[in-house]
Amino acid sequence: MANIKDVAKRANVSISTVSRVINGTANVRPELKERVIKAINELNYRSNPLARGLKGFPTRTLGLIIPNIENPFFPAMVRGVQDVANKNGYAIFLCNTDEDPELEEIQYFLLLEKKVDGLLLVTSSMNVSFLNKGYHVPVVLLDRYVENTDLSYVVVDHRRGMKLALKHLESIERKKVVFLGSKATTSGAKERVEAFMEYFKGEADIKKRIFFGDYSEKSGAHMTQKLLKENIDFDAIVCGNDLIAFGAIKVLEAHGISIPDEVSVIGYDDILFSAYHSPKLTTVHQPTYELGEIAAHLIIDEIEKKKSEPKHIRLEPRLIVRQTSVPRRIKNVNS
Amino acid sequence: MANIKDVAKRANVSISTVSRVINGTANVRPELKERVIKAINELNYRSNPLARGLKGFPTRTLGLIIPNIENPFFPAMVRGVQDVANKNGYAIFLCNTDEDPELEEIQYFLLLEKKVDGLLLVTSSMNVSFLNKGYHVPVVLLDRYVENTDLSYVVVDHRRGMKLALKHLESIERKKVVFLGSKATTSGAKERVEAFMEYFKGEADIKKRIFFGDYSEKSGAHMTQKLLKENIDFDAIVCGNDLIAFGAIKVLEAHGISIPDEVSVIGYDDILFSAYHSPKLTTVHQPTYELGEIAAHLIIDEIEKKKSEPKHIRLEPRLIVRQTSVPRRIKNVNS
DNA sequence: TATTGTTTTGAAAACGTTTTCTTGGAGGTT
DNA sequence: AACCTCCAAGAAAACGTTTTCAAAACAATA
Repeated sequence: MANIKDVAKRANVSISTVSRVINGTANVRPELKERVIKAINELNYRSNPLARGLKGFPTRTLGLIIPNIENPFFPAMVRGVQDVANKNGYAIFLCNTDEDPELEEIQYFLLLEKKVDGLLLVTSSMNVSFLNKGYHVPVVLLDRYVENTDLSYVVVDHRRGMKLALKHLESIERKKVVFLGSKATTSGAKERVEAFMEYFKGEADIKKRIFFGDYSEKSGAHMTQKLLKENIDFDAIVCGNDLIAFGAIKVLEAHGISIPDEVSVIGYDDILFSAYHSPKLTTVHQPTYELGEIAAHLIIDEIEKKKSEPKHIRLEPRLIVRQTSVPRRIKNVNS
Repeated sequence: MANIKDVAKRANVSISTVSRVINGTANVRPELKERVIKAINELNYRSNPLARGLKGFPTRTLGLIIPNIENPFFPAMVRGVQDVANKNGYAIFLCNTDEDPELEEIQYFLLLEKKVDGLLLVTSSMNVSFLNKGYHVPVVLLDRYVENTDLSYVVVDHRRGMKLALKHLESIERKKVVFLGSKATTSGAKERVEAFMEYFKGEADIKKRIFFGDYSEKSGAHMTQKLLKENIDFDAIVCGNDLIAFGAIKVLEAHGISIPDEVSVIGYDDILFSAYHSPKLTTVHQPTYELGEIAAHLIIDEIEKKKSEPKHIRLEPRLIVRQTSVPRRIKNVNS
């Protein structure tokens, strides 16, 4: 690969001159300029960004770490990030952690090594202390926050989201609700469980009506099987996300349990496919795209304006009622 | 940020010694070694990968360029890539092009600049000549190939996939088939259209029964509206992918056209949600995960063994019959 | 003890840039 | 003609590493 020296030699100028032409950082005689440009083209020269980066130049790239690319919630969010990033001349590099905090830390350092100008993190752990090791780079948390941080973040108010779902169930007279969620290892999951428990505070068997898995339809199916085996009396399921709901509905139907007549099901996220699902899924809508947009704005501001007071933004979810939740009509399954 | 010099000073050794300790490239007296390690920890030192990269070291990272992260087909493929990459100690950086060849080129150079060891490319153009500009790095094409290339690629035989779908339609006596696909700007799209035209070679109005959009459910809906407006006589739709099918079904249903009784619909890809869709979608299954796996193996081999003869791998699709395709029962829509 | 061989260490070159510093010359002013 | 100013261009330093090379310390052998 040709380097700047080769170009200089071919154009019969010094490397400084070549550099100046490339970066337009100073005047150079038109004649020389032309010679340099010609040489660059002939040699197919591209400046080595590592050498350049060594000098501490910004790279106009952003890192984005997400837990699971296979959950459509995240691609929708990525879209929001990417749209404003591109509009501002930033490219983004996406990393996937599989909800593994260890992998998360590795990806973080990897992105750091690639000299991204800033980093957006959907964390899978509640402890992001690794952010203080290594080089310093602006970081904004996305979708999930951690306690006592001076990082900016933008999240959704999941206590409110859960309450919306439960109130709706109450309004259609579903009283025996179970929760199928993910282990409370993130702020979002924690908020949802806590809001659920808060809502049914008085009831004795509440803990038995909570199941933990992960955010996949596989896990949803698995939890539902467990639920059915345990002979619990229920007439509604509220899920930690839509994929869990998909899995739950599949198993319920396989057992001949009719939805929504016997059991109402409510999802969470409102991914695109929830509206196409059979039956169409009642769910708590999150402003996913907006989440990404705002986060991208925050990080870019922080990079360019060097703003330092952290901003904490909390967006509002809303309930979307579709086919999987209706008033009770017949007796519930196990009574 | 501390650099190697700081560490050397604090440990009271030369920078060479520090480097040797870090990389384990030579013996150093245990006592010194300990001092160095202590200094590193105290200063929270991490070696600057740019400076290191300048020396031409491998980074054990792979770039993966995909057209559209919002189409679940790609995340499923990414999973395949990532699983074998991680198993081999490689991390991957994902870039999204929105099917824009220009953006694709930009992302390519960006990844090059980040010094990835190799690159997996799902190209959106049929001309990847930009790969010859700039630094040389091993590249493997994925899901879509280009003509006359000495690059390795792994793709699916879409002529066969399309034929599978059309034969099935023939077997259930659907004779008036329309095709809703994407502009033939990629090998995959091209193969599908061509196979469709080949199949109905004799028929005069064949060109009128082909519609072009992009690979989204929005576009599927749009094409279907156009189709309905044009008063074309049809009893089956075969789609370029599942998302298009989703959009088509939505519009069909909105017009009171019953699926599959009046119109059979066949998708392509078999994304996860096709099995959950209402109604469950008949579709051509692609070995998506495998696609990613194989491509990852190819690129890693190329990087590590420096193999040079390009490999061209073509996987077989298969038909999955679900609810959206059944034998004809009633008269078709517009006759 | 002198000689050789081996191991550990430091100095310095190299990677490919950008940038500061210096120089040489052109142009203008007295 | 002498001086100053200004500008273009090259030389060299700097960025943070790795690595080659040379020196030094030590052990082993004769």
